[in-house]
Amino acid sequence: MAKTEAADPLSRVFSALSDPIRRDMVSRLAGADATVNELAEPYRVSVQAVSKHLKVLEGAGLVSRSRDAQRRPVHLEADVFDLMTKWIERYRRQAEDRYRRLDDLLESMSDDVEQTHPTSHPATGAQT
Amino acid sequence: MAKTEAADPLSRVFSALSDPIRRDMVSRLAGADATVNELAEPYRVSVQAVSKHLKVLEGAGLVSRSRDAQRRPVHLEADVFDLMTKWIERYRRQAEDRYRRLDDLLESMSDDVEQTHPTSHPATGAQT
DNA sequence: TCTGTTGTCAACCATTTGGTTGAGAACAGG
DNA sequence: CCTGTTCTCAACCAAATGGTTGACAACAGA
Repeated sequence: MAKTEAADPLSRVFSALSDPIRRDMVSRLAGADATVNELAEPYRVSVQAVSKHLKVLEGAGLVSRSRDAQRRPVHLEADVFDLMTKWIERYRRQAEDRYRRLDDLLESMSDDVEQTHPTSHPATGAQT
Repeated sequence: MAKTEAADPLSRVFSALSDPIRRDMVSRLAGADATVNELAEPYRVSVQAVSKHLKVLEGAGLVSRSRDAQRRPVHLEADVFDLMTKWIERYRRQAEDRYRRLDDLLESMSDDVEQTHPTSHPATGAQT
């Protein structure tokens, strides 16, 4: 289930980067654009397999392809990283805030005995 | 292919977050710890399915579970986010540097005609 | 025009994934 | 001790994933 074509952008990006080969291709493309054959060379898989991987990366918006005769130079689109970074940062910050709040609570409990309702925050909100 | 158990940590984290339900659970756990039933409540899937999702998140190190009688409170482990963030930042920065270098090149080409071997960088290096 | 290079598409296959149901373990509270 | 709640495990299923091979389109160069 979860058809790749229908999946939301964030899912596609995370999914695309969940494969080591694809991650390695991204890391190499960060250095320089490359053709499919160049990309395929280090791996022990067929060019066709690499072509498929590229289709996944392209579907996630991580990569774009131009034309140069029979070549299809592959180019890294760094912008999409922001999607992930924003998602990650949001929840990391949220989690850290929570730890801070917990620290504060523990702190206040040690030098103050005045806590009437210790855990009354509904908090959360949870929109993906 | 690509057995989840054998996969590298980064692959497991990205893979874990490639599912919308799992991402939503993470976002809710950032607000507060929760039991399996509490986590399952908003979704139209069985508790067993959620249990499986949690196993994936746990396998990725994103989540830990303690005991409280028959409850298994789930707790978000924010540290693992750093793994991803570092990976992402590395290649985003690299890509941005490259654009800057390209800008510099284009700049120098417009007011200087002295380029002897335009594309001599072996560059890349590619370690995931 | 013929040949080699580069890349995609299609069909196929094994494994993984995400879901289901059914059974049962572990515990709390009558 | 019985009952209900919480949760996991096992078996099963359909669809997605990642790989293969074979065919072929598109182009460069001889």
